[in-house]
This record gives sequence, C-alpha cells and structure tokens, in this order.
Amino acid sequence: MTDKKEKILQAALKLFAEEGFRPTSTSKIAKKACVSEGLIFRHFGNKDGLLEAIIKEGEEQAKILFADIVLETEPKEVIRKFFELTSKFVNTKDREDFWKLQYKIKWEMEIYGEHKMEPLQLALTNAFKKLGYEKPELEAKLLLINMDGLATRFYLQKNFDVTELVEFMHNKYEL
Amino acid sequence: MTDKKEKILQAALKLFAEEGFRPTSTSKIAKKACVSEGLIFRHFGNKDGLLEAIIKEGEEQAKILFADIVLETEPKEVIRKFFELTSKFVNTKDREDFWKLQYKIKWEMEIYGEHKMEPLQLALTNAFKKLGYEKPELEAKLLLINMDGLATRFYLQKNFDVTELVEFMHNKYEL
DNA sequence: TATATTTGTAAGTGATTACTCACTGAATTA
DNA sequence: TAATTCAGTGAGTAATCACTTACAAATATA
Repeated sequence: MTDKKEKILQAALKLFAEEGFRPTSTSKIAKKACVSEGLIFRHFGNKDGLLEAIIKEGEEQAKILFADIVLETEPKEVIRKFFELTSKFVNTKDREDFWKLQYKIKWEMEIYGEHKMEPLQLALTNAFKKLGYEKPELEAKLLLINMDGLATRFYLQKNFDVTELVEFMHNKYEL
Repeated sequence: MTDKKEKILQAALKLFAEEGFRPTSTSKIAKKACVSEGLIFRHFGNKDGLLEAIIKEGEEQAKILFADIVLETEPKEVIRKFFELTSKFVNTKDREDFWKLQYKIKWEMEIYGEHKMEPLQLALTNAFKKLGYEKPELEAKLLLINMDGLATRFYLQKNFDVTELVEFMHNKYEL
C-alpha cells in the first residue's frame, strides 16, 4: 500500500460519508487526496472498485469490534457489552466516518447486508435464551433494530443525546 | 394544477424514491412523465424546487395521518394507534414511495426534520405520563426511534416481517 | 548496470448534467 | 376583437461526469 493509495482511500471515505457515493466525483476525490485523477483508476479500476476497497477495509474492523461480544459466554455481559458498543461506535470520532458511510450506502444502494449482523444477533439470541426470556430471537432482533434507529438519529439529528437513551434502554432489562 | 404538472410530480416522486435525488436526472423525469424537460423548470424553477414541492405535498398527508393519534385522549388508545400506524404506514403500497423517499432524502441531505415528529412525540409522552411511567419522555423517544429502526429494515432488508415485530413491541407494554 | 515493472501524471475522450432560450398554440382578460 | 398571459416544446448551452491513453519517473529485479 503506497502513500498516495492510502490518501485516496482516506479522502474517498470522508467524501462518500459526507456527500454520498454517486454525488462524489472522482475528480473531487483526487483533489482532496492531492493526486492525479488517473491514479484512482490505476489503483482501483473504477469508482465501484474504490468503494469496495473502502467497505472491505471497514468490515475487517467491524469483525474485531464484534468479536468481543460474540465470544462472551456470560449472558448479562453479552447484553452489557452490546450496549457499550452501541454508545461507543456512535461516539468515537475516529470511526465515525466509516459507520456513517455504512448507513449512507445502505440507503443509496438499498442493500442491508444482513449477514454482517448475523453473528451479533445469534449471540444476543443465545444470551436472552439463557436468561429465560420467552421470545429470545425477537428480543435480539428488537435490540438490533433499536441500534438502527439510534444510528439514524445520531447521524441525522444534531444535538441528539445517544448516551441518555442507551442507558434508558439498558435499564429496561433487569440485569 | 395541470395534468402534466401532476405527471411530473408523480414521476419524480417515484424516481427520487427509487434512485435518490441527486442521481435522478431531470431528463429521466421528463421522459417518465412524457413531457419536455423544459416544462419541469417552467413549473418548479429548478430541481430543488421540484423536490420541495413533493415534500410539501407529502407533509400535508402526514399531518392527516398523525391527527388521529394526536387528538386521542385515552392513553392506551394513543399507544395502540401508534403501533397501528407503524405497521400501516410501512405496509400500504399506496404511500410506500412517499415514506421511502422521506428516509432516503434524510440520509442524502442529512436533515432529520424533528419538528414533523414533535406533535407525535408529545402525544406519546402525555400518554405514558397518564399511565404512570417513570420516564414518559424517554419512553416516547424510544418508540419513535423504534419506528426509525423498523423503517430502515423494512425498506432495505427484503423479506423482513414488520408485523411480527410490531406485535412483539406492542405486547411489551401491559395494556 | 541494464531491463522490466510499478507508480504516477496531464491531457484528453464522449456522454450526461442542470438549466436556458426562442419559439409556439391555446386560453384569459381588457 | 386585440392584447396578454399561460402551458408546453425542442434545440441549444457550458460544465461536469467516469474513464482512457500516452508517456515520464521511480523502483525493483536480473
């Protein structure tokens, strides 16, 4: 990975997250990355290839984040860590662009990517089962849906307090 | 409102909901509406004007839908009607394009439009207060967030069963 | 050191973009 | 009836789009 290739990825991630995929022109990316426009096509083939590279890199990071939850065996800890993740993934400036891009792309391309969340959903289902909940699968689904709703608000509504609501949600489960 | 102006609005609503605002060209809209491209600019000034007209028309319809809930005084009925709306607004083929556009536009333009939901949130807060809930405002916020999460799934994840989850959510409140 | 490969650039390409302009024909108004 | 407004068209516009190509410089390999 050369220096300029890395710069292109960073610039594209930021611009895609800000403006969306199709509305962001390759010339704008090149300018922001301080490289010639042609270099983008040398390294990534076409615009779609650039997006793919960004998403692929992000998925690696997501897997690492999820691993901590999926490998946990204590059910109450699984749920606690899930809420911890929810408020963290949304609050760390570092990865903000990446997560925002995930949702933006979802709506622009109209694909949900269920498989990414599957291990998380399974871990939660199992945790609720151990805790004796009547419908553990639906409980898990509901939590993930809450996460989508929170993300929607966090990224689109300024001055939205996530922490307050995550805490409130967490307290609804007697743990 | 002439016949052709109406056709432009309908075609634009459909295309914006399908492809997004910026990726939909005015020439494509004109073709779908079977009018000359110039007519779009005659009636709406520019592309943004066309979007504004669509959103404005939709807001009127939303107000009517919300009115039934906001005017209800019986707290349990307020919540029941809210869940009824949630599964309905998401399932009626008729208005599907409009609601889908609402979310697409939110992510494309990064504006949430909190004011639209305010009367609904107030009605829910009041209902939870009457029912003796400890934190009625947060309960109301949570319900609206659930709605956003459900919409995300419904429009982006094929084969997603809304009704099942709405019922499950509803049953969580002892009514 | 000589040769090949990779990394990078500048200047293009045709297609498409939002939008304008000069012009009709029909309906309204004076 | 004469003048004016309105709805609608089709052929333009400059700018921008994703992408290509020819070529130079740097780097790796022999």
